[in-house]
Amino acid sequence: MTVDRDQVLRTAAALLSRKATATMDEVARAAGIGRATLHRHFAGRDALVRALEDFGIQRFEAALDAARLDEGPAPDALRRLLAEVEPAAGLLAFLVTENQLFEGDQMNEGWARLDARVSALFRRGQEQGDFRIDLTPAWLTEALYGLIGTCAWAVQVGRVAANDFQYMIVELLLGGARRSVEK
Amino acid sequence: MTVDRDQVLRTAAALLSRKATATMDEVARAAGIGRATLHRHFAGRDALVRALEDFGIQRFEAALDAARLDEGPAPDALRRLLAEVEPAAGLLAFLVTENQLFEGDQMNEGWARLDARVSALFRRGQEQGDFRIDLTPAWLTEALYGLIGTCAWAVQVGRVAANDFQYMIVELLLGGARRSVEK
DNA sequence: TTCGAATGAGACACTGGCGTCTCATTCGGT
DNA sequence: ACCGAATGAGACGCCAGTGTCTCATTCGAA
Repeated sequence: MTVDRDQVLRTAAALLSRKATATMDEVARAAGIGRATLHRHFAGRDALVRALEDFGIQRFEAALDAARLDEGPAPDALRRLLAEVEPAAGLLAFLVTENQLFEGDQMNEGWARLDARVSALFRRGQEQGDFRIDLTPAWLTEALYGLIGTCAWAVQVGRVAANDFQYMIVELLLGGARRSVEK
Repeated sequence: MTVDRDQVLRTAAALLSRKATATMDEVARAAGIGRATLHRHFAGRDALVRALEDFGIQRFEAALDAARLDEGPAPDALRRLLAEVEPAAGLLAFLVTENQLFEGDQMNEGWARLDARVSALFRRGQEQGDFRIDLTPAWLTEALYGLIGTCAWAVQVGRVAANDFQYMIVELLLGGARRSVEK
């Protein structure tokens, strides 16, 4: 009977990340609860968005910790990161689209901290000779977010198999589409 | 004095693709015109969105034609496509986010046609041995859209240099982030 | 079974944004 | 300089969506 808060947040993230104009009623129905119940758990739309941000940042941070980005070769760390991030892909997609709303250099503090950690991974990869230096860490970071969001949506609409989530992103991000002459 | 319709549409696309909840007044101000004038050119919000879709599809189709996707090696065709698409990146980003609103398998007809052309390019590249076959054409197509949208936004906020737009996308999409052992 | 807590459905007033209108002003061709 | 067309600013009613409330129903632990 009691509402599963986490499940509601995940459903809301999945819906709001593709349809930002979704009604509170639509969010509630998508989560399988009534609008009144949704309001009992989240004071209003703003509160829901804030809870979504907090939850997403918390889950993303946990994924970053679990992936141990500082250990081993950067490409391997990136693979671990994607494995850890997959369950929170919907939340991450919401965070990315939500962060685009901030004006100018203003930015969610928590997000900025996590962003720096991902960027540092790509920088480390460059310094250790594993990643190309002509693609900036900032771009690789943004590209990672973009690909995660894109793939999460592609899986939702059945355009990509759910089991291929990690593989498609990692392989494209690391190796690109071009076929190697050898191997 | 007369309003530049194309410029208004481009500005609106750039704004609405990151902030779907933007007010008609915000759209008008962003375009440097009054709300009344905006309503004189586009009957309402729905009409504006429809005009945006038509304009975006038209520009994207023109880019596809100009890129001659059927000629030469697929990787080169992809480079030409990105060069042609760059001026319409904002419109394309709007189209992609807008198309995510359609429920189920329903889809904008015009968009579906263009989508098929891009997908065919990746398939041709696979058949001719230029692209990897373990990344599906559908995923490569979605990834291309995602990277274009991501990069367009990254340029807007100053995270990527405007001049690097084509290079960053093409290089990441074709070659990936990993540094080749040789070369 | 019993009882308190949680939920769903609906009603209600309120508000932000939309669509339409008017009017004064400005632009640009002649 | 002139005049028609286009624009900007503002006012107005309207409505979908919000936030709050009530009440009947259902869940789940004791």
